[in-house]
Amino acid sequence: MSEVPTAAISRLVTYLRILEELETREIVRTSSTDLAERAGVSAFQVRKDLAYFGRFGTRGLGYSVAILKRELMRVLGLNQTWNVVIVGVGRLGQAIANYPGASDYQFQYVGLFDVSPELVGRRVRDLTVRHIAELKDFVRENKVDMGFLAVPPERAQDAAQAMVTAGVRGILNFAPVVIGPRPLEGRSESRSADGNVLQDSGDDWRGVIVENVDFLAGMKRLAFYTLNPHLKDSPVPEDPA
Amino acid sequence: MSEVPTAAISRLVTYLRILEELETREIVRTSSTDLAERAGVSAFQVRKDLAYFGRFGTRGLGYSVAILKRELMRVLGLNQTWNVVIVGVGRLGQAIANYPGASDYQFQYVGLFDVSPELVGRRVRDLTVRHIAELKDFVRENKVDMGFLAVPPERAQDAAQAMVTAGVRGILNFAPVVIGPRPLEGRSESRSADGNVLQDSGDDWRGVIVENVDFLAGMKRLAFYTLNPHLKDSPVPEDPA
DNA sequence: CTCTGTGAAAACCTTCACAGCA
DNA sequence: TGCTGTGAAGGTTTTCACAGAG
Repeated sequence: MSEVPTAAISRLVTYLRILEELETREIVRTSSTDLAERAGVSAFQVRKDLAYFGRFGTRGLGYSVAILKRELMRVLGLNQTWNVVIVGVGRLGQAIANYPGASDYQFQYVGLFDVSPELVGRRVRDLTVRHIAELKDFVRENKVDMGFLAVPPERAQDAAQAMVTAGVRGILNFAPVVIGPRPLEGRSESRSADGNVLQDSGDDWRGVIVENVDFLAGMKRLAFYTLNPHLKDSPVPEDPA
Repeated sequence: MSEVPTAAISRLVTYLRILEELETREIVRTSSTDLAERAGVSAFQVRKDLAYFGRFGTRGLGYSVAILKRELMRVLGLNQTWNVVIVGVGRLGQAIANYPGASDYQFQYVGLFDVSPELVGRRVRDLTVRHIAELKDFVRENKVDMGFLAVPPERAQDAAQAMVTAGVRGILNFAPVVIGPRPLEGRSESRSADGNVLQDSGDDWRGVIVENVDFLAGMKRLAFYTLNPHLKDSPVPEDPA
């Protein structure tokens, strides 16, 4: 199903970050070998990853840092504005809201939501925290594109469902649980006989993208690989001559 | 090189989380189909993932929640104590230190480190923040196994190098940069101006495991897939009859 | 001669079908 | 019969070797 490997997208993000660093250092040209070394992958991989999206280099010369950066930003959708809400404004949500770097790419935090009476009404990073009940109207009125989910795990599924119902198209899930269509409790035997009624709310999820950022899972993977280092593919593969 | 797919380890972590939830609900048996549904993968995948590590079920019956949970904890190295330091105690580092769930698995935060005079000496979560200069002695004296890296990106490589030199065996890297052996410099300008030969410390990195938890990268991947939903492999694959 | 772009081969991971045991 | 465990098939990703542009 996937024409472009998922892992390739992660690598593109890394390449872009490297290009930005090169640009701040006023380095104007680079090569697949140079990018590969800095990204910790092979030069083959760099060229293949770029080839999925176009031809950005010059044979014999390499890549223009400015051009490749611009093209990767375009490919990744980072040359447009994204309106973001954060749902869950506890310690983690606040750390996310205040973490520098998001606004570099036109990610704009337009709303913060929580259920806690202690938080609703407070100001965090020049925004007033609203109650989650206001989410639906807010998303529509403010053309919200994506939501960052930073609530405790036991509330994650409901909060995610609220986001989806409100019309959010992408969710960055920080909660250590799998979120998805319907409560995952008992399967729904709903089959539309002919008409298309019984639109189980799960259908709202079609087309919604979920990306997970799970620190507890990362911690556990780290434990495993620390005990079994030979099972980890070496981080810096060999380069060709 | 990897006998066990990397993705399988991530899934084991998910299965374990599901088993814990089943246990709190006093459900004592499960099946590959049930786990698969809750984890958002296929039942084949569940059985294959488990088969990499042993035979934990009973044919015709399924899996005992308690036994499978115990076995997965053992496989993942979560039935032993891990001594952890956090390097970087800004907003993100503090959110990590205070995030619930780490101690459930015998991950013990034994030390917090920073360079900021405003932070060093302060108490965070019953620990006093120390200066990074003390890291090396501390790691040796306290048998530190892993370090969580939550410093700003421009300091990440140096801080990571300090951890490795100190003898940490695993790094959970929250900074949005690639960390690894030596400064990854050496191309554009061979400027290691400040003299000393620094006899490439890169070798210290052998056997050190790095896991990345990169929220900015997740955000960018989300942007990409929101624009290109057809390139995302569907989150809940079909189940067999 | 250099370094990119790419078809083909190899490696890897997932899916499948069914053997095997309760 | 029911569901696990697994060799083999199928599909995807990575690696490779080299054609081709500058």
